[in-house]
Amino acid sequence: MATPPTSQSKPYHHGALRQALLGAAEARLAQSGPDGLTLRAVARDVGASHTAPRNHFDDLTGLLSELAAVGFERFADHMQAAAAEQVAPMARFNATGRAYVEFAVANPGLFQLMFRSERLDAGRPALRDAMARAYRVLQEAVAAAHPGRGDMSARVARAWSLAHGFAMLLLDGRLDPLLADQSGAPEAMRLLEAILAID
Amino acid sequence: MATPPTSQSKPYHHGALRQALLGAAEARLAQSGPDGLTLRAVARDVGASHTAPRNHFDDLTGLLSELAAVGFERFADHMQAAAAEQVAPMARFNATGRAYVEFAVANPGLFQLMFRSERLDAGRPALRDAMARAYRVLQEAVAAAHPGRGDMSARVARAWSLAHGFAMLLLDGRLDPLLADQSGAPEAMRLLEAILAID
DNA sequence: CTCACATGTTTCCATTGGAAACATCAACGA
DNA sequence: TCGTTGATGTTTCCAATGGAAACATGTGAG
Repeated sequence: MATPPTSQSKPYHHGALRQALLGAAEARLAQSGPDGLTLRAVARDVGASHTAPRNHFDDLTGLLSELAAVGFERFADHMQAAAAEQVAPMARFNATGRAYVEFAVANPGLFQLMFRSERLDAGRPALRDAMARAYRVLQEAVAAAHPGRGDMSARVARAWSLAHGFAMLLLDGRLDPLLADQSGAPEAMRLLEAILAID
Repeated sequence: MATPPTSQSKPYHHGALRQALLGAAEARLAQSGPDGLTLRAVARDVGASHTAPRNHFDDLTGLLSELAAVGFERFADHMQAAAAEQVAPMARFNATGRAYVEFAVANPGLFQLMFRSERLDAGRPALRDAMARAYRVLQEAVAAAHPGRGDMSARVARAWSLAHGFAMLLLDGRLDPLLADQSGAPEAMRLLEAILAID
């Protein structure tokens, strides 16, 4: 009764389950939001049993953390690339802030996951490193724009808070009343420009 | 076999289940975080069956939304009270911002729930009204501090983003590296003061 | 070769949110 | 006074989830 290995029989081992799971997880996150991201659903999408992820990530927390790590790497990349297009320190600073918000708008589910610490394990090396890198990108943008003067911690905290708060409120739809309801990202980025123009 | 109504037999009807449930929900939220807040757990805490909440709130979403509404009312109260202690418009503006963060620090679970829109139903009248009131308090603080000049939407968005981002990053522990790890709220508020002092 | 180990699967369990049917009680009208 | 009606609760059932444990299948190193 043993099934002969026909061409259509799936191999017992997937071969690249880890990557497949991360990919499926991100797809689900993008399509169904942070709550549609289920261990079982992701496993199903890949055609694996729901306990298979355990071998690669320990936990649901583990899977989410690794996914968040990927997110932070891309996040850092995006900000770095945006900054690299500018030469003047202040322009680089603003470009970094814009990139912060752009990333959040382009990857809402992923971004929210990245900042939902209760579902993540910040102890995971991949996540820890990726977060540290993203933070460093931010910090450097601030330091370059305001060399030496004043409380640097406060300047970093301020810039970060502004970008982060704007992104969070935007994703949560809280800024909708402020965005002449033409809806969409262009309006949001215009509001951000107006914010940056103050002072 | 019918249990005679002894003095220790619980009455079939609770009498104030709705309030009891909201109270228990908030207690759980405060103690176990947003994930410990379970429909069944809350019902258990109150000594009711797990379907009892359905009569007062429809859903888990309903319960969370009503709780968030309570949160927004208190949030508005707190900011309003803080502003009322000041006379100068700019002082009122800053006091409102401080109150924003203070509330978040004092009620982390509740605050996070209030801004987790995917678990809330913003269509609920109580929530809708409470959110609108809190928003109005913010808006007035901004308008009073910067009468007439400039893009008012941008000023509101900026002040809100700054306060909200700071609060969120703080609750998520993201600012810990910036807070000389003497830990705790006082340090955080000092960082906020430093932010407000810039420019 | 063969055997240890990584990678997967099956099976089981407790917990959760919700639906449906039923129980209790209080208030109002004939 | 007495029903009956609707609000408030309970019991029972169900599907989905995350996880534990035991087992299956390959693969590569000695």
